[in-house]
Amino acid sequence: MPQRVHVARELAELLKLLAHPDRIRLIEELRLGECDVNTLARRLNLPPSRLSQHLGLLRAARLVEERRHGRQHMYYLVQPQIARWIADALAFVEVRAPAALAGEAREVRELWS
Amino acid sequence: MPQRVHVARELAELLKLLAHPDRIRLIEELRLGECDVNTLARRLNLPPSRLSQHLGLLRAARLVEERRHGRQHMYYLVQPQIARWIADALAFVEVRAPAALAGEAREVRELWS
DNA sequence: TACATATCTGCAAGTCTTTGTAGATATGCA
DNA sequence: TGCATATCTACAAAGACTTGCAGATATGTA
Repeated sequence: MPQRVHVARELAELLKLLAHPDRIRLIEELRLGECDVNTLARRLNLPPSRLSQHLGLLRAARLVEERRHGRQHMYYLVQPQIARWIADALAFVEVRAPAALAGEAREVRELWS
Repeated sequence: MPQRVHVARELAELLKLLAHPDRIRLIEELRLGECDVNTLARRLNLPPSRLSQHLGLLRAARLVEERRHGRQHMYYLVQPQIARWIADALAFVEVRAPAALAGEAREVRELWS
């Protein structure tokens, strides 16, 4: 029972880290391989400093790691399967969502699979 | 691309809702079937009013539903598979965690599977 | 009806998160 | 070295989340 409390706390921390729209898109963007910060910022349409802050959080939690390539920092998922696991949650979103969103979710699920 | 933003927002909301240690234990407690608020409070060792607040959030998001039985409110998971999906995230916790926690995680994974 | 039990809601205080801005650091090249 | 590019960090304001507490509601029973 106490270990359930402890493990639930760890799980909650992981989920909290993932529970941000930018970070979800970021992880799905990295699902196919590494990418540098500026390119990510352009693709996700976010200011680079903001992206850097998100990356800092994910890095601190060891969800992503960094590799230097010249002056670029290439980021990649330590556990690429996490992208799939997140996309799997679309099943639960689709159920609750109005039909319009459910359609979008299906499209995105294909993009993210 | 815009639907990705929209869907990522929905996903983030779902994850945020799940990203609380009490709510995670609550959902895992419900994985085998319905239960009333007081019993849940006793099992999770939480004040009933706090549990009720958590249940209110999950109810608003339609993750749980309620059935009246006398003066008790029986709660159950609308999509019981979500409990399994959360437990699957233990794989990602185990990797990052020190060995001690990894052991706990494995035990809990058995309890929650 | 009056009471006890079971659960819910509203509110306020404390805490944590997000985000823009400004400036710091690090790298490669002229 | 000096400059441009790429990224990071610090900080403060705004906002969101958590939690205890007090009181509200609803149900069954005497």
